[in-house]
Amino acid sequence: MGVQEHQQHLDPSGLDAPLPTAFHDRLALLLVRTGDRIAVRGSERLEAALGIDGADYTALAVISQDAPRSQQELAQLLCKAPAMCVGLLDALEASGLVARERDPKDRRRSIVTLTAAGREVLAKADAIAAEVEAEAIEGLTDAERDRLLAVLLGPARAGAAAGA
Amino acid sequence: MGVQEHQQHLDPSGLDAPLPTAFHDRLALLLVRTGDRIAVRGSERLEAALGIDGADYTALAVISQDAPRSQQELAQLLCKAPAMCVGLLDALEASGLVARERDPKDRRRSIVTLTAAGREVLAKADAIAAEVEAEAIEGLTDAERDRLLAVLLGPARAGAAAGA
DNA sequence: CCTCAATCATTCAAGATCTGAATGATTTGT
DNA sequence: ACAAATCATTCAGATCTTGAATGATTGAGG
Repeated sequence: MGVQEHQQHLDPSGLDAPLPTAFHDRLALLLVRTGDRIAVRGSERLEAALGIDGADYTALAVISQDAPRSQQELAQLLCKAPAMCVGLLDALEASGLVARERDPKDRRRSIVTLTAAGREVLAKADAIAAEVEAEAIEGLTDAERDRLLAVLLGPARAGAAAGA
Repeated sequence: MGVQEHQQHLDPSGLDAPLPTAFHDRLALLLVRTGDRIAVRGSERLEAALGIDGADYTALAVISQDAPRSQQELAQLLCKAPAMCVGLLDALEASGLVARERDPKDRRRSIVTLTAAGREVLAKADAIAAEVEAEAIEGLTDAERDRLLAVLLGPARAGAAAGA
């Protein structure tokens, strides 16, 4: 899961540490910590239950739903350097969760697709992610959750959502 | 600013990449990406304006407001290994933003405090963080923002907030 | 056709980052 | 006093990322 640079690393052992009071009126810091907590907790549980981590899960979800037409496009969606996707996909392919096939229209590109096993793992991973999400935003009503989702998707997406 | 382990890395160049549609109904992934984006964008701007990064800013805020009584306590609040705080504080001390002094009550510990310059930088950094935050949650009303803050602070904190 | 530039996946080496154990100083409990 | 625990710090090994280089393939132009 990661964006690009720079994530800060949460200490796995420190995940249950008390939140600094400095975060009480600094939403930016709180959002960063929340994202990290979800990433760490999610990776732990995904690893234990399915043998994949958060980055793998993100890749599976994007491959399934965005159907990128090249690894470069996938890399962009994942906010990763193309070189980083190679190892990620090698592992997922070795596990039988994804398949790489050359694009017949442009043999430089490889099109990555989910296998049946990949779809199964994704479905189970989604359930785990939903649990972790629920813990992170415990107390939010369904309507509030949907509102948050729309806002975080950004103005462009908000418009699209309104239209849909 | 990182947590510890496991952050995923956002590609700095990919920050403005389109959000995968796979995130449209996966709030956990969206929250992770949002946190990473705030961390990356925040670090960029803090670096340019003040010469510090997100981790430095987080440390300054925590030192200022939580007044940790040892570097170990600071490390816990930052979700970092104690060893990681050494270099972080060395740099902040060299920049004249923080001061380390031995605790007279327990000379094993060093108490870290903000210098006058540190307080100034923190104030400016807070302004930058507020800008980045505003961009991330653009469209949220003030009431909604406060609600989000309370929820992310967790049930324990929510109770405290209600009491206050 | 044939060449040149661009694009793609991949590899590799260099650099940055993190973790974990080891060290020396200091405190606490017995 | 002594032993065990705690603290800041250092260091080396492991991990992870980046950036340039490579070989294959495509598209454009002449």
